[in-house]
Amino acid sequence: MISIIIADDHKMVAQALKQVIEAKDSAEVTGIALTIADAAGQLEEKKPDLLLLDIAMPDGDGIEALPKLRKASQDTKIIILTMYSEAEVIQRAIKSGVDGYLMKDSDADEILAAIEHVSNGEIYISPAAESKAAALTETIPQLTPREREVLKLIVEGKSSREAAKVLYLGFETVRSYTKYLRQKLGVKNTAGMVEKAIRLHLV
Amino acid sequence: MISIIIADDHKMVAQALKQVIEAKDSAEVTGIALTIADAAGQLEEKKPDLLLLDIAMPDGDGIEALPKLRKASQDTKIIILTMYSEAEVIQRAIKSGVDGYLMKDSDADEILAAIEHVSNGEIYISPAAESKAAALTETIPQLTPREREVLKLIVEGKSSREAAKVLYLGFETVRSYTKYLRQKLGVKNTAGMVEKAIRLHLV
DNA sequence: CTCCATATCCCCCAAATGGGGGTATTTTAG
DNA sequence: CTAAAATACCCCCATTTGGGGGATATGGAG
Repeated sequence: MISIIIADDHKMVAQALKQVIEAKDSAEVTGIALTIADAAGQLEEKKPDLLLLDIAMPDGDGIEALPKLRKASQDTKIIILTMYSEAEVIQRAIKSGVDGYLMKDSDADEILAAIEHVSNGEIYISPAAESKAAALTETIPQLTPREREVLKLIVEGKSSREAAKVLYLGFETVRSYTKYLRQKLGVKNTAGMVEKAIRLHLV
Repeated sequence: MISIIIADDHKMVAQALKQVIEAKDSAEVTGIALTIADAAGQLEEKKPDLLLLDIAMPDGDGIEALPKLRKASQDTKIIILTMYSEAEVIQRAIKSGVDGYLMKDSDADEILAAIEHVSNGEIYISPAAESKAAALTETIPQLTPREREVLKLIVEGKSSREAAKVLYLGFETVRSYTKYLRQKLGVKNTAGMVEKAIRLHLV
């Protein structure tokens, strides 16, 4: 019997998923976590075989939280279960070393297959996700930490001058970063930058 | 027996939902539609008692498609089932005259309750959704069609001049619209405008 | 040790944006 | 019918952004 924790802030989805999984009697859902923090806590306590993790959680990004979750329970396999189909997001997940990647628009049976595979120590990437990630190899805008900080403030509607103040940087410095950001993201103005940043979940 | 069609592009969610609904034996899911167009077709063909509709669909916005869906099957009750909790989105749905509004982060039992209520001709708005919509009454940025068109192009990274060309408008005219947009959205620059537009799904 | 990425700052100048005023039609709603 | 929206356009001027150059220092990889 495989023990599973589901981390998804959409209670309805999580509960429905639980039914789907338990319908097949080979696995049991021992907990539903609505936040990253909650998931980490439950991992530590229950040490399940598997964690089904959504990326968009109210208290942060699922992929970024991976190291923390790994530490909470070393032997728990982690499958990302999300609706994001952007190649960049998928690549980020795979690079972070998840054991599986599923999309919510794939078939329900696939989750059962993925659970099987991953439990056996294999990596299971949804075929749909895999093709997308392979198609756009090397197209991930690699941002430095500083660039990400600047980007975040710009997305929040700050001007270069305001962002500089917040980060204790020179005005011209911030302008340098936004310049690089535009180049890396392949856009020509702030609007495109904000749009892309949000769409690729870089912030 | 209540017949239901589920329109949700996340197959996994739709199938899981089906199990949840059919577990209680008082309703049956007669179809799953992955697109708006598909949903319209199935409505016309099957004339179900109820439609569970997600807002974000690959071929368009669920709320905007409401008139079309209504026409496809007059007597079918429509419940919006989505993850959006922004007051603006909820108000838009309620104003468009849906029979119910549920959020995916509400409890799975709620869907069964909502189905009951709506089948009896009542309107069912998720308590969580209702409080949000009530709290921010009159805070819905009411945009004109033209403003929405301009906003869309700006979000796509177009400059005022480019947007003007696309819409066959004068440069200064577009600038007027962006000016009004900033005021209506309560932001001071393009970045904030894009962020808010995306977050509130105004585009 | 040298190269390279990162981080920090600077200048110039053209283009775009932001905020404040306007005016004139046309369409819509009371 | 009339008032209010919506549409479309204009001017001015300050600020910001965008694109092109730099410079310097640091810290790690080869």
